[in-house]
Amino acid sequence: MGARVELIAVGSQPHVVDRSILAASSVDVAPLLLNKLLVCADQIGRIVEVEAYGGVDDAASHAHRGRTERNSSMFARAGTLYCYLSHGIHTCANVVTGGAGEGQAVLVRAVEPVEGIEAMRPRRPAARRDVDLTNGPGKLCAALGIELSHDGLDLCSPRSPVWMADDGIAPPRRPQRSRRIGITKNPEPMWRWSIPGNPCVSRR
DNA sequence: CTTTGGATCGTCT
DNA sequence: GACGATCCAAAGG
Repeated sequence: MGARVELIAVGSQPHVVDRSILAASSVDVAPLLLNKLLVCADQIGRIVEVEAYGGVDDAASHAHRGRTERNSSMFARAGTLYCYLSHGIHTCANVVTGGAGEGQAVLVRAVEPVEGIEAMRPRRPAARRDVDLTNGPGKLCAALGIELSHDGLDLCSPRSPVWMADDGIAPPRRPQRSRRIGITKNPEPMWRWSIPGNPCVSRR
């Protein structure tokens, strides 16, 4: 076993994340998703960076202008996967939170490879180092194999092609907190959380 | 190391 | 017709 693999923390037997913890507001849920596992087929990543997006009141949110065909899964029940195409190129993945119809979601901005890293490398040919495989919202979807067609899946079902697991590793007691990255509207709220010192957090 | 601009296309104005 | 919840290669210091 290589040294790289030994650096990856391993928790207890993973179980699916319960939908009830996702039913609160995205700002409350987001930091709780740190250290949860995002599972796509045989690829698994540990969530190390997230951003909260509010409903219609948050000008930075896709839900700000109400429900459309693109963002309709944002308005589904908590635990739904919302995927969208960014800049015509990259797929990004969100966890829907709050109550159905509210349009709240948490954007997964970075994960740390836990399983299937060999399959991730050819999916991310531009990544020169392993830390570059999944250190961005578009990068992690490419590495894990999350695609636009996965939009609307239930993350709270272990039989879903994409789901979310908990292996007993708690969120950090003191997550790093900052403003959200890459937005121009409503940039002030400190709605980005990451695991302090984790090498897979996206870079500024 | 940092900065800059191009890619690329669905969505909404 | 404009604009991204991004990424990357190239150029410059």
